[in-house]
Amino acid sequence: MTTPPTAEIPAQYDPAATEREWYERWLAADAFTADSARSNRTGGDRDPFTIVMPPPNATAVLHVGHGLNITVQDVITRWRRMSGDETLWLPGTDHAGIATQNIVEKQLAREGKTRFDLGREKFVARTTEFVTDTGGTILEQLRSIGASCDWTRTAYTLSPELSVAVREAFVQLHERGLIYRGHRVIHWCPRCLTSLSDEEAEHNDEMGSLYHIRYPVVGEAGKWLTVATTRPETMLGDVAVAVNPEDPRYASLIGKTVMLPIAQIEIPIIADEHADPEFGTGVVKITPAHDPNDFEVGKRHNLAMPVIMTAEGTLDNVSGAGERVPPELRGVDRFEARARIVATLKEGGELEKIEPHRHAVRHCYRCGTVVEPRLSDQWFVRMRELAAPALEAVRTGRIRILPERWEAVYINWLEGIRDWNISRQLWWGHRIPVWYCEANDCVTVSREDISTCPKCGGAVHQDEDVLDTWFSSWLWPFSTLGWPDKSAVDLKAFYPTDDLVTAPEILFFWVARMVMAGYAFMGDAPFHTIYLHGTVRDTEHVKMSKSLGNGIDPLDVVRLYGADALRYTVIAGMGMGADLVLDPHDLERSFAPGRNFATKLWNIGRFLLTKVGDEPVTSLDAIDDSRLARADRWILARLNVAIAECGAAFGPARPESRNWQPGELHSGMRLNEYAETARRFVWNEIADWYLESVKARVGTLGPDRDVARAVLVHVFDGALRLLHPVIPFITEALWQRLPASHAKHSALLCTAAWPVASQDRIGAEEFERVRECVDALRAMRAEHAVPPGRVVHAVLVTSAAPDLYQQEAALIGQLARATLTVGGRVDGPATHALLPDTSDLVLSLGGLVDIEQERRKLGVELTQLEKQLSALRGRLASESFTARAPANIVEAERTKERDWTSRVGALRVKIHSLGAGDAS
RNA sequence: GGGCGAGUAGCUCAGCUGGUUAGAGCGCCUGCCUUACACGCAGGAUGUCGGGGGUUCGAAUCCCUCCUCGCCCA
Repeated sequence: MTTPPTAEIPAQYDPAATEREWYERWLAADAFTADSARSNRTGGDRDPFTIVMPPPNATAVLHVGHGLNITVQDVITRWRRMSGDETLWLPGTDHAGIATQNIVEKQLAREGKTRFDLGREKFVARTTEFVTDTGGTILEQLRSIGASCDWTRTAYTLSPELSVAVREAFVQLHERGLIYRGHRVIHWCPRCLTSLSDEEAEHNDEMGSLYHIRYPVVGEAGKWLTVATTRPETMLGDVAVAVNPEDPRYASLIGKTVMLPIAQIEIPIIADEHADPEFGTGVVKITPAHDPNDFEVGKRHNLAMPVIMTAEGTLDNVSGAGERVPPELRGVDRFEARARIVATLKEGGELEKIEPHRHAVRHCYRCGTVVEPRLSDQWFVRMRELAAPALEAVRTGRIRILPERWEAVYINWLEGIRDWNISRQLWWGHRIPVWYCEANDCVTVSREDISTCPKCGGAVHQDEDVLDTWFSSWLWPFSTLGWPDKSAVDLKAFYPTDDLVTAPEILFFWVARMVMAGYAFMGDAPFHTIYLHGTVRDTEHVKMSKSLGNGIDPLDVVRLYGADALRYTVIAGMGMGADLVLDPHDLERSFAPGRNFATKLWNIGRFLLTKVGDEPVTSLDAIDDSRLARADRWILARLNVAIAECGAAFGPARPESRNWQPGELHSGMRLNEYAETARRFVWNEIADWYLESVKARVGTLGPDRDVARAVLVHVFDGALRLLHPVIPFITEALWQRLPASHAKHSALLCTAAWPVASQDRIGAEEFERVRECVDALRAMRAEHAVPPGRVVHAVLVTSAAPDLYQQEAALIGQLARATLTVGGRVDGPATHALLPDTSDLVLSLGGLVDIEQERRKLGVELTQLEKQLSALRGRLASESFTARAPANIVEAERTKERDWTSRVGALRVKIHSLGAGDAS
């Protein structure tokens, strides 16, 4: 590859052109394509590292939440790729049953049609067409933020391959007795016209009312039982009232009957634990078809289960209800019916009171409609048995969850797990592979479509329902790798995967279920690390969403500031598990950290590469240590520190042995710390100090220039490698311009090796003396308002390291705009600073010094130091401290005391030298 | 009602298993267009670490309690 002359580096970084160019070149080089043959599980010599992307909805468009999720995965993926793993980041989309069906139904509604007008087949065809048209959009968008996915393996939950997996999973579970058809009360969305799982029916606390209704006791005139209910509209489905068997208030009434108002039906008073004596009046109405708890009571007492509400949520005598719903209430919406029934009761004197009552109301997670409990037939997965290994996995450290606190939530949920309703009364999705024989009630569960009953040969029809979308996505970590074909090479090479990166909201919906499926179908955990990142919120801390209009379009950010700026900002701004707060009304400020750093990096590169020039550069290895300047030793040591700290922030990529051990369980995945460390190294160490210190050396021809050039290239190469995972585009563009003779061992930075720390050079910390001296001089200049252009003269009185300061005097002077003399004395007005090594820095300032002010300043410093020193001495004098504190702590305190004592002495001498005064 | 978590600089957050004078970014103040960068450079200010109590030689860090705010599950 030819190196473009450094003269051609544009002064202004152009993200759009650079990002497009390099993404295309990465793709052209197949840099993101994993090779299963290289995995050490299939005879290769590399550790595989796999992340399966949480599949966004096929119809989704990128929002900032995806941006965050994708960036996290990409940073980890690029880090592992550079670290030498055979890296697979597998992308894909989810067909999203309810969400997608809703969108197409809305389109139809605009045309004045419903899905029933089209019929199932045409509706599915139309939805398929819609998804085919729009389904690639979000994946396309991911490329513009730099996602290094293996696009050759892109998956889709409704593809033919994954459909086979879904069917296989259903049939296997059925064969193992873990799938059954149940008749019970489930959550029903009257708007989506489908049942929902417990997880899909979200509850929110709402202000409601507790209605106290009198049910007259039959045969005892003037006597009644008062039941308290939040949902009076369901009373027409009541088949009993229950009291607690231990409740003395009602013991004598058990076995008698009450008259159900409005319906005018006699129903029994029964005793059941379900009635809570503490709640309301202690009497509870029993409506088995419209309340899950009442359903259980109904089963225990063998009660009838009349259904008095339609699928659409209107009252009617649907089944077993006789004439319970009077004509005037038939077809009336449930909330309207509530109002009418309450009014009727009031008129009839049967309404005792209405109390305000705060309670949780369940809503459909897709459309927000209040969910209706409804008695129906659904397919369920028996979960307890599946949950056991999933619990064990986290308890034993086979799987870790970060941040740690989510472990408790995960365990809590699995311990109380309930069976999973997987039937959805939709048309869009995997149709349930169950056939019913019309003649003989045979039920056949089959991997293949059938047209006649295998048992009796009769005609069959397939179950009308489809499966919950999550029933396909829980197979994602292995269905995407070829399961159920157990000989699939990808499955062998990449399963189990490594990290799962997602938001906590879908811990139950998806993550926990994937763990269960992993054990159920593959016999092993699907991944060893679950990383749950925060949520993107606006400045009011409201979750960003398109519907609320407070979202940020990541593509806007990319257009304005570049993908690198977007990526760096979200990674640097997000602590472990913490939310990311951005201001949708001020993108410039929100993304300033990334944008500023991206620009700075570009300028550092431009300047550094220009200084280095195009001539061949000697490899650092070929340069004898003795030729290195103090600044060289220092920056090389700082590079080692940066490498070590970045490595520690990323943490181990996988557990040392099969299970995570206590020492490593919660380490790593601190992406913000990684980003901050890399930024500090590049900006505060390379740019602020090393580049400044090296300017003169690279400007002067001679052997030292080559040493400086070698070090410059070496540390910048290391810096670019460290930064590449979070800032892939700029780093690649700059890295490509490093001198051609430099040993890169890779054509692309994105596949170049992650840096390894070298042996620290002797005297690496000596440059700190230079920095301390320069800092002190700059501070003194600022304090005395010395004009920036003016060169000052300074004298350093030192016994600590006279040779060092002598040798570095020119550099110090250059960095602080001063001339520095080591040794000697200063007459006339001067200002002093005491360096950490107690060297006395004296700045001669002529008329600029206010002696009084100088004395005051030093006096304040002395007073503060004396206060701290006396506290320190008190501690050291105390027997309880020296005896009980660990020896190393005591020793450290003693050293500190010596340092501070000499510093106090030096300050006193200085103040004294400034003449008499009251500044002690 | 049960469980979990958070409260540290104006804002967003680091500070894990107790041990220097509590940090970063953004913002703010002062001075600089010092020929890589004003999206920058140099300097600077700002915290009774939510309140109270306790354990300890020593607490932002451990314990108790209260207050405020989130999240999850009934």
